[in-house]
Amino acid sequence: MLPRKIADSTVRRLAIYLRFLEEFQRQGQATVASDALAQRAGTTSAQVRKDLSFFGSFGTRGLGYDVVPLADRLREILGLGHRHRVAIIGAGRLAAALVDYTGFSARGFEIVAVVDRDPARIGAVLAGLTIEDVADLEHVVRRGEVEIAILVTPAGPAQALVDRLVAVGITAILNFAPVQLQVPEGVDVKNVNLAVELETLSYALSARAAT
Amino acid sequence: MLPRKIADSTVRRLAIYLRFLEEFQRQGQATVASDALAQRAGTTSAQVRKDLSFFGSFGTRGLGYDVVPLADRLREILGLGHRHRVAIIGAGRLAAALVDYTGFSARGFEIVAVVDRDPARIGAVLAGLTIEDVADLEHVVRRGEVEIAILVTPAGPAQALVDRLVAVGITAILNFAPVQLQVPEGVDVKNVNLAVELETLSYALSARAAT
DNA sequence: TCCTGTGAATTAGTTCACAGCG
DNA sequence: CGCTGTGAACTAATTCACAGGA
Repeated sequence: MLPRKIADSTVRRLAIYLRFLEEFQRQGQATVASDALAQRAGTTSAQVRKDLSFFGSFGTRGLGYDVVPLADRLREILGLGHRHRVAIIGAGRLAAALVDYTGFSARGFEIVAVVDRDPARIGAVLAGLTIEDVADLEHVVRRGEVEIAILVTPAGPAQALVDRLVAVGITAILNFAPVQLQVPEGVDVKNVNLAVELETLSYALSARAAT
Repeated sequence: MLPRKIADSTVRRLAIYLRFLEEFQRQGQATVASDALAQRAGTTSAQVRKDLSFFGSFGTRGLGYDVVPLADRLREILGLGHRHRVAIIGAGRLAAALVDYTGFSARGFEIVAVVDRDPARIGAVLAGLTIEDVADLEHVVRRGEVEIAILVTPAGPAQALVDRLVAVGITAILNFAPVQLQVPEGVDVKNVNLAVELETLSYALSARAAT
């Protein structure tokens, strides 16, 4: 069904294409050419066609792609056919932003639990969810049938928390802590580091200034 | 001074190396081998040496790198020698999280202004900053001598805001809006899309399940 | 004609492997 | 020795270019 090994960059682009396909759909467009999709997504038409070709051929020569079936197929490829249950580990400001980020629920990610270590936070309510004690992490994950964990803690406790998450069966982690997490084969980690993003912009600024 | 064209992936790793060099420094380590740095950063020693080699040779054969001078040099390369003044466009939850994210100020990024369109938010105080009217964007940028803008608005108004930012001289933008921004030559945009990150995890989950 | 699908060519990025210096 | 610095080899990713179907 799914081909051997797909590059991360390809998967990211598929998610982006899907977003614009849904926009085309809302606008009542029935078909779209690789070129139109490429312009929206900031890439080239050849790239779009190549990305899609890894999964089959969905287009009509001379015409383009049917918007609705292609969007359906991309959702299937990306595993968005069912809602994913997500837990947030750490209940700081970033967690608060994530909990009520509408972009997640709109795309099928449902946040079912938030845990923290700080007794001052435990018991408080965040967007309808009561913050629970991280001591009960295993129970919370099992009860919530959580598939994906979002780690928004300081660097210090991150690895120990990941070890517990892995032990209780989590295989997908979005990590905001600035550490390289060690996980066994079969567990996926995506790192997001906002300071690093700003530092690459800082580099770009000074590289330009030096020219 | 700076070499021709450095890959984005290399710049990101330099920022990560710097983080661990600072940790080594705090621990009183005087020197560090490429191998130790590589382990922390989740890469290989050859990659570390290659990344550094683009900018010169800083190491001592048989010994490794002197922690403090290498950290200094990386800060210089990354343009972190002076503090960068940052404005946040959009004052939602994510903006609130960013404003008091200590990781930014710790690395020399100072948030000097927050603007929003919503009259209900304008005038409110966020981590010591009064939220200003986006109508005054140009004035705010000039007054604050802002170098970097962080865009945390919905997709709709994003492009128009970027046009105004570019017109008033901004050349570095961190974009959280799910659109591909059009900017002229000489302006850098880094996109962060949290939904896309989760979707790549969703893909990984279903790709594994299909095996 | 228009636009897809895809091998081939190209370019970019990573890893290897070893000479050379402390 | 131990570990850096770096050309060369390799692998991955992107772009080209065109045959072929609607």
